[in-house]
Amino acid sequence: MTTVRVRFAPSPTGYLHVGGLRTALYNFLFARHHQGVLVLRIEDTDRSRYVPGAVENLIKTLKWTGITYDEGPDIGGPFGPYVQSQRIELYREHARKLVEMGRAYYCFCTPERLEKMRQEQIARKQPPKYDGTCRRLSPEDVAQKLKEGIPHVIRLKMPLEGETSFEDIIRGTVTFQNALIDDQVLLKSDGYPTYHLANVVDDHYMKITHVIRGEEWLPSVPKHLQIYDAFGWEVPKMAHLPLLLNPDRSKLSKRQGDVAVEDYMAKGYLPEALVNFVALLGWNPGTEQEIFSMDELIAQFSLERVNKAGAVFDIQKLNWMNGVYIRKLPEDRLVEFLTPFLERGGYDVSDKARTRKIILAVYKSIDKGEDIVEAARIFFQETVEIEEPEAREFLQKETSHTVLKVFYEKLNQLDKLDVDTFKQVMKEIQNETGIKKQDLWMPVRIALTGVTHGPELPFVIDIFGLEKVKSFVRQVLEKVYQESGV
RNA sequence: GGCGCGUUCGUCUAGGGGUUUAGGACGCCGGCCUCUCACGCCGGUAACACGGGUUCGAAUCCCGUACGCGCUACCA
Repeated sequence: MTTVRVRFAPSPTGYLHVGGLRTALYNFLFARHHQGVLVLRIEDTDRSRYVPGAVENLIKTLKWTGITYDEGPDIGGPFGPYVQSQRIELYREHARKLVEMGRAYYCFCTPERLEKMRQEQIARKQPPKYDGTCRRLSPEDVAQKLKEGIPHVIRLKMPLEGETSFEDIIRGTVTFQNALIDDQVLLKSDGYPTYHLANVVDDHYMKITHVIRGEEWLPSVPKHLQIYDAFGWEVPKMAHLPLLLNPDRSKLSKRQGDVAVEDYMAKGYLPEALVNFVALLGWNPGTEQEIFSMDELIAQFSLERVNKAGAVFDIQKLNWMNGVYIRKLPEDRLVEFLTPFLERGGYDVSDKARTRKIILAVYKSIDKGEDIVEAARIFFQETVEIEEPEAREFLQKETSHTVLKVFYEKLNQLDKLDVDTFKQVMKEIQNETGIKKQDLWMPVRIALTGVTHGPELPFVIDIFGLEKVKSFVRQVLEKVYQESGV
């Protein structure tokens, strides 16, 4: 049995699209599942789209996701180079061979003429398609024009009749009428190949056994098949993945949310969670398991279980899943992961022990890293502003005033305030005043945080420390109850 | 417009002729836990696009319609 060889072949647009992430992931899972090889190939044949640093960024992002490859531009391999712009001569040579074999032809039509032709066809409600002018050129004419140095491209000579069928692993038999397929440009006038030529040539020389890519490529397969046939190359198995969709079911795009993996990284999604979530967009093992490690995905993945229909990228489920992963993090990694978000939120994190306590106090309430800025806000306030209506209302209760008054008196008799002491104090207040439960605890919570919700009070007390607690309670007594000199 | 692909709860999906009162997850709603929120736990809500066939029987097979998406570039 031959080794499975698959490839992830993105064009370097500057960032990794989540749809690309899923394509990369499925290729990766398939390769690892079969002890095969994953190749990273950069498809940069469109010079007008060149983005500096895009490849480096792509590699960095891929690394972050945990998707590793065996051959690629940065690590080399036996079938390199792995950047298409470095393989130009190979494509030119093959384009010329196709012409010699009569499977392709030179075309001297100008972009202007083609555009005009297309507009007219659309106006006449005809399918836009190259009209074959240059296909009918005599060899003498071609030789003449070539000699004159007229700019030209090389076009694929599609059969005018018959049909092309192929087996897609995910969709079964797919059939196209040859006559409806355009004479695709294979080699552009700048000498660079189009995707259709480059991908076939590279897949062949890189010994790719399975082409796993997005559904948008399905209609161009017959063109590729022509090239394989012309050279007598073995055709790899094909699997066309369903698209990732916006909530309105259009193709996933910017404008309706984040599409770059880097965006999710920046917002504090964990790579394990993003990978887990994306893996389930279009695939599932048929069990009721939802949380998968990469190893579990590798063990269970199969192309046969990939769905045919597009999947909406549901940020709510991603949020939930990311929260699950955050809550599973070991303490040290949790602190390591969340501290930068606190820092970015403008908080002082220089006291490591305190930062750790804050993180442990709030981590259960967040879904993603950036959420901690809001969740931890109460720990970085210098004064209490009680703006929440429920909180103001609660402080109006007679019992609230009593609790805070007694609490403050007791605080003044202490020289330290730890969790146990705090609990002891609360117990005493309950015994002395008969106030308990919410009426007992909530005034303290509001006095310290300004709101009616938040982490467990003992955590808050411990992180604040005696002086801050005293100060905040005094502020409330003064401001809310107009007590002076308390 | 043409071609292709698709269509099970709002979303991700299980199911592939009788096992289904169509299962799970997210979300939402309710309850428990609890000083509160969150976590956790328990429960509830909610779907086979439509119309014809085939069959004793169809969410499952076939055909049609509708709708959605993709492609229709010297972009990938």
